[in-house]
Amino acid sequence: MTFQYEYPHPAVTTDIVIFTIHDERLELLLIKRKSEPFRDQWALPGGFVEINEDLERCALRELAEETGLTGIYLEQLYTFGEPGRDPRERVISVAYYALVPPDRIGNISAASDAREVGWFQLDSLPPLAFDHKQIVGMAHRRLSAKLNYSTIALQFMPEKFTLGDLQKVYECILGEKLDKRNFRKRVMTLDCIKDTGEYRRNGSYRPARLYAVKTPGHVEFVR
Amino acid sequence: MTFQYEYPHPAVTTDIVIFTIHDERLELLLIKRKSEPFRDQWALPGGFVEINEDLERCALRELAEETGLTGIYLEQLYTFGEPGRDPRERVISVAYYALVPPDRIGNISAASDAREVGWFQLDSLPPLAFDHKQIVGMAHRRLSAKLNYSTIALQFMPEKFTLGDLQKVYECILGEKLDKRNFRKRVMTLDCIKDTGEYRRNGSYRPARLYAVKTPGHVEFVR
DNA sequence: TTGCTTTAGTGTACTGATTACACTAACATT
DNA sequence: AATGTTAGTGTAATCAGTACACTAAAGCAA
Repeated sequence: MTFQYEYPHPAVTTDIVIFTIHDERLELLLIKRKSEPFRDQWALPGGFVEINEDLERCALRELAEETGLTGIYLEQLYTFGEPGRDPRERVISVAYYALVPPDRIGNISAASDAREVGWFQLDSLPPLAFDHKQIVGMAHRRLSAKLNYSTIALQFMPEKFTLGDLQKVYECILGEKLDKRNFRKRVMTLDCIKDTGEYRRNGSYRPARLYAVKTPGHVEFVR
Repeated sequence: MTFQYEYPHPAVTTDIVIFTIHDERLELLLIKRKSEPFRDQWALPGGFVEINEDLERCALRELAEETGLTGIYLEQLYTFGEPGRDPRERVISVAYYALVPPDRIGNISAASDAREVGWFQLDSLPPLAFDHKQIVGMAHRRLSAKLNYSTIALQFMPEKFTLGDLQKVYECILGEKLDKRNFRKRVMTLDCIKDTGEYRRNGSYRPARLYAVKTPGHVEFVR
């Protein structure tokens, strides 16, 4: 079966940049491509938009199919459409990004279009297919910028976490150490996490209070 | 001649939201559609992406063809792709926006695809074709947000302008009065406009210094 | 049981930025 | 010369952000 048009039509795909934090490093979810072009190379999860499928729904479907991740809150990043960015045909890609807490990264598994799935430290990525390096770069800049005027970092947090955990998340995205007292003061005035009353014992030292996000999945703007 | 594909392909368009300031009001450039669907309704300028044409180039071309505006610095806004947003076929639209100084709004003229071109006050728009009302809403929110952390408002300014002019631009986008002294202090510390040494006489009152943008077309981020 | 180690948790003084606020200057017109 | 209108200027008060150092709590070892 073929589909005919009076004028040439580009193909449209979505690509998804999934960040997480692991071992105090910012990491990225990649898949190894099963088919040409760029067969056996690492790439962002993503794929072709179906003809009656919403863009974000497409991104969620591809993410689930290729990596097993579901129920992620995606944000649109940018649309990449330079002719020639895909050697097959004209492909316009709507890129999305999301942050997932580290307690969800165990669930991933290669499926369908992907030969393999893996997390990579952002500062030591393998060569990427298509213009995906550029997409990742833009996603990282957007993420860093958003840290300063939103509560986006809370999306990285598991159900319960300590203030120390949260501070490390900020530090490894921004790439610099923060002052503990100032950090805590600022977080508390945002009023978006709550004390669970529980503590976490880590080895043989003073236990830390456990906090939880007040409205999970919600990005709020500050200032 | 027809074009065949193994899978159905959506059509891709660009839509362009052009803002200007006129009579201390934020205005928007619209065209009256010459053809179906939404024939004779007002809509954003825009049109189909050619198969070997970059997205931004497409937006610039459509803008020039439909309104005569050229040499505008566009910024990508968002990509709208909900199935059903165009009654003809699946159409995904990459929206751009830009700000033009009021001394350029005389140059516009209906052409090719457009029956008529006009500027409309943002708070009294006619009914718009497609989902263009939604696109305009997002563009306005983006513009307001950017005022606070960039020098984007300078793009509205003509070659020479007074500090009073600039303040009125801020006031009509933000929808509130600003303190004159604080406004001037802040603008001057941004160091992005220069004194031309000239003055503008307006009627019979004290003449105002004329300033010019230091690096026209450049959006800088502040803070 | 005491002391050691390590992480958790807390307050204050200083600095810079933002806000509120009112008068004088310059010009044209009468 | 007086009037009307817009242009242009400074300071004090408040708020936000930064720098900075000690005490608390737990497990473990002696």
